[in-house]
Amino acid sequence: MRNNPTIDLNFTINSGQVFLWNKIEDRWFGVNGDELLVITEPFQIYSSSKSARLFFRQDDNLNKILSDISRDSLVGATVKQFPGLRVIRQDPFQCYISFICSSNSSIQNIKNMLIRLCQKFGNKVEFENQQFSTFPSAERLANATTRDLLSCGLGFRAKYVRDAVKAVNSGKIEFESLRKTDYKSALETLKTVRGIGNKIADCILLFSLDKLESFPIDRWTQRILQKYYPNIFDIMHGKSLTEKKHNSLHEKIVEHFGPYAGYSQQFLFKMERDLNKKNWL
DNA sequence: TCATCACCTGGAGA
DNA sequence: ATCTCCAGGTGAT
Repeated sequence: MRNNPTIDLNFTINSGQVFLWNKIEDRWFGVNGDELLVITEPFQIYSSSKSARLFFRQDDNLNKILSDISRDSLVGATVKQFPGLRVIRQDPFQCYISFICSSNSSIQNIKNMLIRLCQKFGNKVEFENQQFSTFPSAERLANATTRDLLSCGLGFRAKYVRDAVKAVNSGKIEFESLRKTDYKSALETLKTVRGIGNKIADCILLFSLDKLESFPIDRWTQRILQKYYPNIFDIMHGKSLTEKKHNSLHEKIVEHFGPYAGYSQQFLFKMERDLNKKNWL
């Protein structure tokens, strides 16, 4: 914990990065891959496994990042509005499957799908006599049939998840090598998996693979860019965001928000969702 | 190359 | 109650 240890769980968990978290009484319980995380106030983190990476990116130089992204005045205001909001570094496989499941769905539905996947295929861990199910590994999900996945409520995403699991088990997708490679090629590699387009790839890269220049562009961020930055990001000539437009838009985004654009996105996204009184978990 | 459209499912609002 | 609409997108025409 290098600087600014303040982490606001309520802001961070309720900012659309994770789906398998619950507040029970005064503690937060969350699933991260095969580990169960329990967080108490004042901030203390318990992990059921020893190998926990720094889940809240405590190794980031937060002062530097926040000061850098605050060059944009709106982002600067949101940094003050949501002190302690963090970008999370979550388990890559869980992140990958979670966001594939997020396609054209709602937070509540996504959460339901993932809970069922955990219950059906995950390991059981016990904490204070309570049972929790962790997120299944790729090896474990290799045995899942399309029928199994449909029974978890995945719908048309079932075939995407099957392909995605195969891609990992065959070595076509290797998270640790993606983590080491540059943003652009990692993005292209992820997009070779059916069911992963720009938005989902960016979420995986930002929330699990340390690509802080990722800036997931969905209906919300599009709305934000149009609403608050109409003359900087003149994206919408036509209706749909084509590949070409997406590329040039992302370039402009990094040019404007800087190398930590992903953090900017997280603050702006949180702001706009709250403004529209959208529910989280 | 670009714009439309269907897609599983379930929760919310009419 | 029953229905319609739509949700943090993507792939196929």
